[in-house]
Amino acid sequence: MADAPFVARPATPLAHRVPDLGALELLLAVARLGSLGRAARELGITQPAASSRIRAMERLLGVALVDRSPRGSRLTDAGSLVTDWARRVVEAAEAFDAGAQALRGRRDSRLRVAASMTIAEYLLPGWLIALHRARPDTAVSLQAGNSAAVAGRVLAHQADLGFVEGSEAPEGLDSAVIGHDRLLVIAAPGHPWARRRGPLDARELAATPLILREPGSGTRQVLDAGLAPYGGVAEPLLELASTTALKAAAVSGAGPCVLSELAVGEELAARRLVRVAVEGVRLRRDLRAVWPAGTRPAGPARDLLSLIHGALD
Amino acid sequence: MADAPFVARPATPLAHRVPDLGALELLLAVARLGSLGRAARELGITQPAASSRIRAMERLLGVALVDRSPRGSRLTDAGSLVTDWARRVVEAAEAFDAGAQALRGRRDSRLRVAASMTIAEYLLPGWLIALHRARPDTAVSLQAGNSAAVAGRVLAHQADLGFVEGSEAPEGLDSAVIGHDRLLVIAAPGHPWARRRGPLDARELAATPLILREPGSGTRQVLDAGLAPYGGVAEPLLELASTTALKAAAVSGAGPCVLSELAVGEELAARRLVRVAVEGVRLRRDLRAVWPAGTRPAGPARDLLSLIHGALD
DNA sequence: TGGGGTCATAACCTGGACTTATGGCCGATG
DNA sequence: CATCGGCCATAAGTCCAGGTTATGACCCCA
Repeated sequence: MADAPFVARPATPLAHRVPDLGALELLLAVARLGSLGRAARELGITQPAASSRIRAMERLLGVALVDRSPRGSRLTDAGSLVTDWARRVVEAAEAFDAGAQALRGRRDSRLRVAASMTIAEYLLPGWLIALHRARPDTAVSLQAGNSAAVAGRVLAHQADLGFVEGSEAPEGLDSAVIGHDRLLVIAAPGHPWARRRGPLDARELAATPLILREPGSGTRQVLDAGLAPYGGVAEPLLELASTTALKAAAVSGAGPCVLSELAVGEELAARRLVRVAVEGVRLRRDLRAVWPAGTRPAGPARDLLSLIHGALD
Repeated sequence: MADAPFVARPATPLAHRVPDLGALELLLAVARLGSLGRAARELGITQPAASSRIRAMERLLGVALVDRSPRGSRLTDAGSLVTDWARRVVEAAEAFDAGAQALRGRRDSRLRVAASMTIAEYLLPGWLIALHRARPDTAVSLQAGNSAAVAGRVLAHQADLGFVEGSEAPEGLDSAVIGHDRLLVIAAPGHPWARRRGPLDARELAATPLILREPGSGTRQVLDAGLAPYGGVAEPLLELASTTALKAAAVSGAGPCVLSELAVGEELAARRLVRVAVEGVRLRRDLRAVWPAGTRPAGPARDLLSLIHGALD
């Protein structure tokens, strides 16, 4: 007890308590197809392999997942709950895969994309999954960097399409707004601001010490600009280097923070963090697709844009 | 080509293209601790094992992830992008684990929870992760069912705490509102409703064929009640059995649908689906914690409630 | 010039996941 | 009613990924 670690960590790592991706994928296939054998065939393995894998998963979880019968297998109640959780893991893995595939950056890729970190991190994987479904043979490569780097790559024709955050298109590039990124004021559910009736006043926000990214970061710049009329942001409560650290600090109740809605969608849905409404300040920037001025995205670039934008007018 | 499957599936399953959970966990540990050896120690493996695993992952992804130096390892640019994607996979796996642990339902569990399907599926895993961090030795068991089943279990003292959706507490139970579940009108980004300027009128919503759950489902009941003043819901465009099927149909552009905000948080954040504002109709139900009337949650039940509610007044 | 930290390489071991081959069960069909 | 064709389970054998120990190279610092 004297030398217990500061944060208690489970003795066995996560990987030993959670079935591997193959097993989860198999479970989803069984749920969808209603038979171990068909699921096995879809994944390119044999029926006994599938049977044994599902059985191993049931042993690991200590719960029966599927009801076997001589004419197929259906999920048990517990099984369908587990399957829904499994689906979220698999979807995250698909996003990982889509991003990683692009990151591999083979020279012969037919579509080279350059994107800002935030877009590359949160948005691009989903787009690439959709693109892959629509055009399975389109290979994409990805280069991530700040806005200037993205603009440079597109101008130098090292990328066919770029994605940046910003209110205006960089010099020499045409652009289309494909969405918006709002900065949200975020607090832990226990924080007084989480219980407010009305929206927060911009003046009050400016006067309150917040948990923020370091100066020079994109979100910090937008916040500084937005609050300039009210005297600028107060001395920060904490300055942290990563979005993740920011969220962790906010969840643990260190104080309110400000960050992109893209980064906290999940936490808001799970109610680990709550949004605080603010009025009188504009904390919004456009998300833009950019390409060399005078040209018009064609081929795979156009495919990707139309997927993102619904239809590019 | 003649016998190509209807939907093109990748030749190799996802599990062969994505590192397994152990490797992702290891990568996160390296990112956090700044050294392969320390990360290895934290996961209870040896340093050569960690070295080889990271190397294998780099080979698989075709990208250098960490910069090795004689005094530690830092992530490369690509590495930090990959790490962020990995973090989302690991978080989904943690939620899976939290849910699965509870589902195992050991008899000696100190806290027995009964929850509606929607809450069990989307909210409970996150709560259990938080509870586990705060009280590592609290064992939880979970039983999922509809509102009546949950109420029955709590009344019969087969569960210490229940969670249901509904505007009022079931007979014989005391309750606290712990949140709200809005039904959202959802459309694919390409749908005309996604481009509307103003909010949709309730009359218009009632008159439009939608993709819906089958009659009798919780969300369907709320929708029926909300739209009753406007003549009730129109004949559905499609009736599907699962939330997942609903989302898939909406994403593929079959039409607008209505479902719980809990179920579409991720799709909204990724902009695969967009929310359509509606006015003049109340599509909101309370999320309630329930316990036997006259008693007061104590011990682990109280811990869980205060985590959820910030503080239980 | 050791001593502590880093990481890499080599040789070996083991368990889990795959394979093929087989058998039992059920329902539909002639 | 017999048979066929789907389903699943079991058994025996192969193979490799990931683990181990042992060792060496590198760098920094006292």
